[in-house]
Amino acid sequence: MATIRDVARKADVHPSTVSRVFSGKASISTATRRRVLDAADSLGFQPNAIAVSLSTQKTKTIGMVVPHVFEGFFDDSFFPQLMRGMLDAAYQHEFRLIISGCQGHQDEISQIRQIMQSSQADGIVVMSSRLDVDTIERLLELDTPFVLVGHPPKKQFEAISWVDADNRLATRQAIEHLISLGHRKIAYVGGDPKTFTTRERQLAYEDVMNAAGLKINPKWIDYGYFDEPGGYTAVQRMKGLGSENPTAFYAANDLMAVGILRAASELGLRVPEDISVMGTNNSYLSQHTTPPLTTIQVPYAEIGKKAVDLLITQITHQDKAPSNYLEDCQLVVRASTGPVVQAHTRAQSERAQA
Amino acid sequence: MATIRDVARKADVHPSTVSRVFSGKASISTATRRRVLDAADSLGFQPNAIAVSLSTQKTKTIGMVVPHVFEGFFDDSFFPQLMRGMLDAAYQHEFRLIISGCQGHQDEISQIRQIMQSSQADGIVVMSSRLDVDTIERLLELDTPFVLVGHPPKKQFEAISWVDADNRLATRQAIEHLISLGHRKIAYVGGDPKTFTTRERQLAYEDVMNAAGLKINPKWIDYGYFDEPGGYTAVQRMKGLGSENPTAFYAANDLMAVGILRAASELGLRVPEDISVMGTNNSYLSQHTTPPLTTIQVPYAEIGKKAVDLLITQITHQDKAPSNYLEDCQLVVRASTGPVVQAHTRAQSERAQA
DNA sequence: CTGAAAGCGCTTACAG
DNA sequence: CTGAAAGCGCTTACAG
Repeated sequence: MATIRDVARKADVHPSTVSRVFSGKASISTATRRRVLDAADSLGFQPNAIAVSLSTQKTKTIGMVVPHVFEGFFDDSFFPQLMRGMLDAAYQHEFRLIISGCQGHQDEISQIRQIMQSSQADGIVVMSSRLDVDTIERLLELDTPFVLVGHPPKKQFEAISWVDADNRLATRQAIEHLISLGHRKIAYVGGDPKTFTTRERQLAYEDVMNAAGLKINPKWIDYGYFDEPGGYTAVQRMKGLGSENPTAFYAANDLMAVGILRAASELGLRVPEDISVMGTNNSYLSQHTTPPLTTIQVPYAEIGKKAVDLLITQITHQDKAPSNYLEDCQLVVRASTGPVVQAHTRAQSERAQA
Repeated sequence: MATIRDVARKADVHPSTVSRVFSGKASISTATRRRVLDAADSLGFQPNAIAVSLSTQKTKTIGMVVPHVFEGFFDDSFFPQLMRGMLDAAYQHEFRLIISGCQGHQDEISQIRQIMQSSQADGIVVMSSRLDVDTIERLLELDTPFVLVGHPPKKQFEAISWVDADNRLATRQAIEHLISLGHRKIAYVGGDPKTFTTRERQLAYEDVMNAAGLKINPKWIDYGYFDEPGGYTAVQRMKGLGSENPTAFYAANDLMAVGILRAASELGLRVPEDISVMGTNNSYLSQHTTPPLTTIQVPYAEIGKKAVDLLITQITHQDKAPSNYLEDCQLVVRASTGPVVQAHTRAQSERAQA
């Protein structure tokens, strides 16, 4: 590989001149520039990014740590869509992404430390599902730029940068949609109850129910940990409430909604005639279930893009104040939700069918 | 950030001794090692990876270029599963992945060049969908280690390393499954006819049909370019063949199979009673279509893992001969395929239903 | 506009 | 086992 010195020799200038031509931020006579560029061209010269990084203390690289041991992580649309947005933003700023695997939460922090302290990236996008107080404090200790994908757990951390979906608004839209269809007994199936997202959505659910003057049976609240069996089990646990049986289920992601559909089908409940089911994410999958899922479109690609944009401005203008973004979500109505059928009407129609 | 010099001062040794302690490949007295390690610990020292790379000419990083502008690329399970396998292998060897976006095929080559010539990676995994002669030649010109995900187009390139699914075997399994169910008129819906994969699968399709003594109507062969509308359109184009209408469709990915299901439903054809439909990939989606898709499991995670394993041994032992791997695929039988129904039987059953 | 020199933070052959 | 020095390929303040 040709170096700056080879080019200098060929163009008959000092190496520092070659450097100036390539760094772009110095005035060089047109004639010299031409000579240097020609020499570089004929040698196939390209500045060694590693040497530039060592010298400038900048890598033009964003770090990220991915829990490669969780297979389910790669089934959901979250990861690929986030990557798409991150790659898009990085590309526009001529940055690249450096990615490490990790075996779990402890290791995640340790990989982040390794990447940052060994100066392999100028900053890091953290998408841990466990953005707890402890995690944030360790990140702050590193004293390096980072942006969170998700919500920090406490008010006092509002001074750090993060990008999240507007979960409250999303859940609000979902529950209001169900209420507008006449549902009164609505179940909430969250993810991991320890995550901020799950708690926040639950609060929104309770708010909307209260605002509509609807009582919540505590049995209508359950957690499915974001996977298909979790949704399935939640329905199992809620059956047998008699007249308190929910007529609609809202799930915090599409996989759990798919589990709910399966459980409903096993119980002989028709969707949406007997119960309505909603998911969240508008994953590709949700278009192709039976029936297709009403869901909430969560703009993960935009979130990834904004996180990287934010991080890069933070890196390039160190004075930049941290900012927070809540991305709007959108209701996507498909066939899995419908008007509530009154108990006696339902009984009648069943008789008619028989 | 503490440097090797800070540690040396604190431990009262020469910087080169600190370096030796951390590089691990030199004999150091236990006492000295302790002193150095303690000093490093108290300073929070971690070797600067960039400086190490510049000095050793090794980055412990694998490059990869992703076409971030193709949205559909992120809907399929190919990318996330490949990433999972690559991260897994890289993690085990203590390597990281450096990823750049690209806007299309031309740009892909140019990004690969940039990463390699600027010494940001020790080697690269190339997963271009267009592994044509020209592309391969340009890669060879770079004179840097690479491994292909997919098949090189010509025999003369067998001397380079690649990992691919055994597409011939996969298609063979699919078509034989359909034949074993009694189908005789089987349609083949490939991806992009310019890709090697598509041509190879088509050959396998023709082989199996010939071996079974079945004639192929040229109208049964079409290309859906790997997306849902492509599958849908293929069915549209094949209708109206009268007694030559296919009774089974094999599609080269699940998305196209979903398009076929939609077209079938619109034409009032029941699956699998009237026609059988098969996909490829065993994507998460394929479990949840109506009916669930019979498909071929393609081990993308294993392919990604093997590609990185191969690349890393190539990087670490330069003498290593290039190798090729064909990964086995597996038939996954679900409800979208069934025994062929004879025309007169079908007519009878229709009459019976009316 | 251009050159000469010091420095970024490591590694490693050479001595001892 | 340890030190002193040169080098990896750049950048950039300092002169002129």
